[in-house]
Formats: sequence, structure tokens, C-alpha cells
Amino acid sequence: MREKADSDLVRRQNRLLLLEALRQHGPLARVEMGRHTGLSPASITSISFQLIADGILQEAGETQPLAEGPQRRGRPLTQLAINPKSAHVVAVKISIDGIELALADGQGAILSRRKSRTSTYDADPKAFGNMVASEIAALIARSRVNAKRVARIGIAVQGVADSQAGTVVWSPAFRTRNIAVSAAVQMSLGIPCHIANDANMIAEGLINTDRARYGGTAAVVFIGYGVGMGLILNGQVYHGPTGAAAEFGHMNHLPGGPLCRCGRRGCVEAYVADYSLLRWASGQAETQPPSFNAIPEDGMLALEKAARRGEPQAMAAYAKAGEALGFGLARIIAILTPSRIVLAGPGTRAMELFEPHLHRAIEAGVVDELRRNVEIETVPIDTDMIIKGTIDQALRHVDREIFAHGPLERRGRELEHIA
Amino acid sequence: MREKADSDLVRRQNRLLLLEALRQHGPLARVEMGRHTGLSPASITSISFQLIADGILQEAGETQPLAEGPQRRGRPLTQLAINPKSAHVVAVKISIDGIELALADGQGAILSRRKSRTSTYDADPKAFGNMVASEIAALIARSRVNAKRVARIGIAVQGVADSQAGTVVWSPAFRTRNIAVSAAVQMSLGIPCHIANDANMIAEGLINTDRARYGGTAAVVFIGYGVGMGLILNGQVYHGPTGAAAEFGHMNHLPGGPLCRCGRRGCVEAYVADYSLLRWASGQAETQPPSFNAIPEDGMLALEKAARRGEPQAMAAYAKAGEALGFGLARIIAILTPSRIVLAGPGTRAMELFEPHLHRAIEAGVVDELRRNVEIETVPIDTDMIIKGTIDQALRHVDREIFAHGPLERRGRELEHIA
DNA sequence: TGTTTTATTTCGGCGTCCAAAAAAATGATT
DNA sequence: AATCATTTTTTTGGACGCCGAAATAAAACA
Repeated sequence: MREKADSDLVRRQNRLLLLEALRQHGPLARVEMGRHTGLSPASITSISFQLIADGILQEAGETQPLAEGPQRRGRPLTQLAINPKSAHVVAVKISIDGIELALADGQGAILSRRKSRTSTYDADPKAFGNMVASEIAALIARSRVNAKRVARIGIAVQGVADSQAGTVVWSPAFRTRNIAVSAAVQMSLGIPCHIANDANMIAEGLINTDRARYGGTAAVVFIGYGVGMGLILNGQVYHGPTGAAAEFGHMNHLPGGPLCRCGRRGCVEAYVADYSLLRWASGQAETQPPSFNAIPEDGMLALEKAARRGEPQAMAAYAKAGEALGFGLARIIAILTPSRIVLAGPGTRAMELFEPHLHRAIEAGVVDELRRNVEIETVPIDTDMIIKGTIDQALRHVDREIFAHGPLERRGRELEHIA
Repeated sequence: MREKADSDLVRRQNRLLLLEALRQHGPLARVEMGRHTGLSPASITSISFQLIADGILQEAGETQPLAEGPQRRGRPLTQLAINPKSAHVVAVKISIDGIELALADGQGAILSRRKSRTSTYDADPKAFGNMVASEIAALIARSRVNAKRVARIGIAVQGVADSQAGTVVWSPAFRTRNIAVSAAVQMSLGIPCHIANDANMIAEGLINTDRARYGGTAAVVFIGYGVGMGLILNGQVYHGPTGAAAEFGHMNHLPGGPLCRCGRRGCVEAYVADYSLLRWASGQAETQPPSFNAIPEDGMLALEKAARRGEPQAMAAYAKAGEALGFGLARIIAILTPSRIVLAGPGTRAMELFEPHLHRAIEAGVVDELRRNVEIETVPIDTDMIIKGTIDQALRHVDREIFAHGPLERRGRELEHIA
């Protein structure tokens, strides 16, 4: 209840409503939009007319509404879809093993990709932003898309991001702290840019994939080279005051526990991340400083195999991980009572190995009444989830910040404000 | 972005905006409302005219705008205020030592109070709702207020409340679980009624007291006969999917730790609540089943005195409490990065006793970057905070659900829907 | 008394919504 | 082939709530 309501707000809200319906369900006929949004047919006609005039929507190809059974009578539906050329976005993923980029069209279809093997760890903090900018420029140049048609750049990073300041506060991908990124990118390319935590992007992607399932209150846990969490509260990804994500990986499990990459002891990550599993399985002390290199997939596969074979040290590693994860989730449940917990990432390959310990810990850690209302699920490993989520989120940004407003001449004042 | 926007929404939103400005700043002249809401003078005139016609606002008495310095020129301000008789609300507080009630007018001023010494612990779960209803009826009867002018009843309860179902899921004030309350009250009195956790009500009250300070993202911790938490996320009190609050008190601190009133082991409450402090200080085993009686204030005062005198067992109790509280808060910070943590309740009397341990724990439990952005404060103990917060929240409910809509004839459809 | 200043109201215009009627586009029926 | 039935989409006219500008109100000042 922040903003005053006037006809401007009404237009923005209803345009956005229409766009959201299309993002969620794909091409829709006007009547269907009416059903989804609650708007009258007359309004839908008027709004969609303007969106088409603005180049944001277009009539969809002859995508017949599939399988209507017996031939339907009456005037056939004319479906509308988001114009793929309405805007483009770039998604960037910065992780411990390099930088990955993708360029997508207005419908979210990926047009072009790029991977940079540049080691981020020792990157010059001053130059890093410009380096990312030039990678993006190269990606765009290689495609047939005019750079001016790129409306937004989203950057996903492992670790603590401050989206307010546009910096990477702390990340295992960098030796240095507080690396400015988005300002440099924005300056150099003249395209609005934001940065956020990678787990938040996964959460964003999940919401957009299945709103009924993930649109309520859920915690999305990413397990792999680190442990991250995206929180969905009341249908929206939670961003703290500074834009930092839920640092579940660095939530303490046991005081004085194993040494974490962040330098503290007893973080959940120091039990559950791949480097932690390996450290235990290899019989190293838990105070052994953890590796800062990306761990090859082979290593983890071998460890899983060993545990499945029944090798005690490997099994013990998963047991400890499951317990720490379980107590961590129990704490989340006590505080936020999510109705769903989603486990994602390569670490879930070993789910059966730590699952029993996880459940036992949750039972010990939280009152029955609260625990009963939460469903725990794993989602299939898809390394592209972060990139896709970032694209999705960037497009929603464009919807809200640009498309919902209407054509330029309509918003004289607002432009001044932005400039 | 749920609701479609039409002129109805515009009216509701702007009426509510006006009411919120008045709730927050007290009586305001129309120009001032304009400044607060961003609405034009013309709109303010029109909206306030209708609110006055609806009996919701009235011209404020000759409350001169205090100390304008030199006599101001120009037409004097005419201040408007919320009509105290526009609606009344009842607040009920259910805790381990009885039931407390208050009746307030439309401005939130308390007109009448009542305390029932009925022991809740062994109350008949079937009859409890009706018992509360008759207490409320008695409170209203004793005042000069017509029961039909009571627009809402808010109930605050210690423990887990399910506001969706209107039940007390679990509370130390009751032996039994899942006690239905609000349905019976609503049936018996014909007044809408909701139930919520007491810590959430404190949070609600704080937001309304000082929006600038508490309107962002904060965790409000109540320490006393139990440990509760109200979370303020982006300016709003967080209610989980079922309406349960943040059960910080029953968030696990250490697996296998001391026995809690909830039956689990290692909950934060089992370190920090008054019964836990006494249990340690008296040298009992931490597996000793905790007392279910309200603990008299004297006992706690004596314990504090002992610790200040330097008695080792008493000091150790506060040390353990401080550490558990600190690690608990560290976990909250890692997950939610609140910009403020508020400690409230009688337990804060002993703040200096556990403060150093608390800070040491937070330092050990969370990355520097996150910890730096949080301010920890205590608010003076005010046993009425819960009642006041409940009144405030009930009034906001009335604003949103009744006042914002406009006169009855205006909303034919909506009434049907409610009925 | 007239002038200046500030607050509030009145008036006319604008944007968006909606209901109802009209038009469009097709299948079914004769 | 012509007409009827059915469904989608557009057009039309009216309502509502906001806003800017002008008018009015109520005081201090000169």
C-alpha cells in the first residue's frame, strides 16, 4: 500500500497482468486472457490493441489450440503472443569455474551462448566489471541482434551479492571481496544491469515454471560446489534490505564445527558442499582449510559410488551432511513454515545417501505440527536452471519497468526521473 | 500483482492511503494528507468529503498545530481525525497466567479493560471458545458501547496459532493441542475475529509506532515466560502459509540439548526462557521436565540479583542463554539479513548479563559482511505492548476490510460474496 | 479597508473500465 | 446456397476517480 492509485497505475497494473498471463501460459486468445485476469472483453481488446501497437504483442502463428475434440463452432480464437523482438536480455552466470553468458529474445528463447574460461578467482577487482562487459559485448556482436534492442542484463553469482550496490560482497569465485560489477557493465554498455545470488535465480525460474506449485512459500536449496538458498515468500523471491539472498550455506549448524570456505566454523556448507564431503571422506581433519578450486564432477561421482558400495568413510560423510542439512532445514521450518522445500543441484544425485539422516534430523529439530505441513522434493539436476531463471527474471523486469508503462510519449515525467 | 485494477481498486487504495496517514500521524489537515499520500488537493477534498459522510472521519477539535512559531498567515488548517465512534475493537491476550481483554474506540484509545484469572491450562477445549466469547460479551456489556459497533476482535496467544483455521495449535497455556477459538467467538457474538501469535502483535504495534524505524526488515524477539519472534519483512509482519508466526523459541540450537516445554530438545527457548534460566541456576539437570506454571516475577528478580552479585551458577545460566540466543540470532541474520533486531519482554531486564555472550556468539556465527548491517536494540519493557499491538492490528483490519470500501450501497457484489 | 497568503472547493477534461450491442467468423442445418 | 446458431472480438456510450486551473474562503498584514 505504498503507491497512490490513478489511471496510470490502473494501466500499468492491467498491462502487467496481461503480460504475466502470457508469460505463464504462452500464447492466449483474448477470451482466455479475460479468464486469467478478470478483465472484461472490452478492456482486453483495448489493452491488447495498445500492446500490439507498441510492438510488444503480436498475433501468434497458426498454433491451433491443440485437440479441442469435436470441431468447435463459433468464431475461432485468435491467439496473441509476446513479440520475440520486443526486447532482448542477457543472462550472465559467474561461478567458481568461469563465466557463462546467454542472449535471449523477448519470449525467453536463447539465441546465442558463450562460455569464458577466464579464471575469476584472481581477477583484478578493478577491471572485472569491464571484462564482463566486453564478454557481453562479444556475445551480442556475434548474434544478429542490435545492442540497442537489449533491454536488460541479469548477472547471477554464487555467494553474497548486494544488488543495491551492484557488487559481489563475497564469493568463493573471487579472492577479493566487494567487487563492483553492475555499475561498470551498465556504464560501458548503456544497458540496465542487476546482480543477484544464483540460488535466488533458480527460485525465480521455478516460480515462473509452475506458479501453482512454487508460487506460495518455499525454500529452494542448491547443493553442489556450495550451498545456496532462494526463499519464496508469499509468491515472491525474498530479497533482504540490501538484496542479499538467504545465506543458508553460511548459517551456522554447530558452533566450533568444521572450517568453512567463508572462514567461520560450523556453517551448513562446511558439512554439505562437495568439498566438505570430500574432506571427510578423505579422512582429513575438519579444520583442514577447504579447497578453493572447482571440484571436478568425477571426484564426486567416485565418492557417491564408494558410499553406495558401503565404504564406511564415504557413508559417514553423507550421514554428517544429511544431519547438518536436516537441522538446518528444521530451523528454516521453525522460522518460516514454508509449505515446500526444494532440493536442487548436483548434490541431489546422492539424495538417497543422505535422505534418511536428513529426515531424522528434521524430526528431532522441529515440532510435529510445523513439520507436517512441509513437503520436501528434489528437482532433476539441470545445470541450466540458473541461466534460465536469470533470463526469466530479467524479462519480468522488462515487463514491469518498460512494457507495463506504455509507449514513451505516454510517460514524459517518468523518463526525466530515470534520466 | 494479483488483483485487476479498476476504479473500485483506485478508490479503495486511496481511501486506505488517507486512513493510514491519519493512523500514523494523528489528525491532519487536507494539505498535509496531500503531502503524505501524493494525491492532489482536489482528490483529497473529494475523498475526505466522502469519508466524513460515511462517519469515518470528522473535523478535529481545535487542536492547534502546535508551535508554528510566528503566527502563520493564510487560511488556517482544518484538521481531520478518525471518528472515535466509527468502529470499536476488542483485543484479547491469552497467556500462561490468564486472559486479558480490552475494548478500544476507532482511534485506538482503550475504553475498558478486564482480566480473567481463569486458569487456561486445564480448560475444556470444547468450551474454551465460548468462554472467551462470554468474557468479551461481559467486557462490552460493562461499557457504554453497543455490541453492534464492535467491528473486530483480535486475539493474541502465546505459542503456535493457526490464523487460517482460527485455532491455537500448540501453546504452553494449554494442556491440549488444537483448540478452536475464533470460530466460536465469531459465531457466538457475530463479530469477525482472528487469532495470531503474541510476538507478531508486538511487531505489528512497533510498525505502527515508528514506521521509519521498524517499517523495513526487522526481527522482534520477545523474551520472558517463553521466547517468541515476530518478523517484519519489507514493512509487513510475516505470516506463514497457515498464519503461524516465526517460532524462534522452538528453533533448534543444539541437537540433543536441554529439554524444552514443547517436548523437543535443544530449542532456543530451553536455554533462554525464564524457566530454563531457573532450571540451570538451581542446578537441575537439563533433562528435567520444565515447569508449566507461570513463574512469578520475584523469582526472576532474585535470579538476576544473584547473577549481578556474581554467583557462579546464576552467571552461568545467563552465559548459556546469551550464547544460545546469539547463535539463534546469527542464524536469523544469515537467512534474512534484517536491518534491525529488537529484543523485548521482561527477559531484557537482564540484558547486561547475557549481552557479551550474545555478541560473541553472533560474531562466531555469521560472516562479517552480513553482521555489520544489523542493529540490535532493546525496547523498554511494556507489558501492554501485546494488547496495544492487537488493537492496532484489529483497527488496520477494519480500515482495509470495511472503511476502505466505502458505504454499503456502493458494494453490492462484495457483500454477497462475504455473506 | 485592501492586499497578501495559504487552504479548500468547484469545474471541466482525461484515461480507463465496463455493460450492452454490434460485428465477425465459422459450423450446422435446411 | 442460404440461413441459423454459436462463439469471439470490436464498437459504443456511460460511469468513476483523478488532476490542473480557477474560484472561493479565511486568516494575517499594512
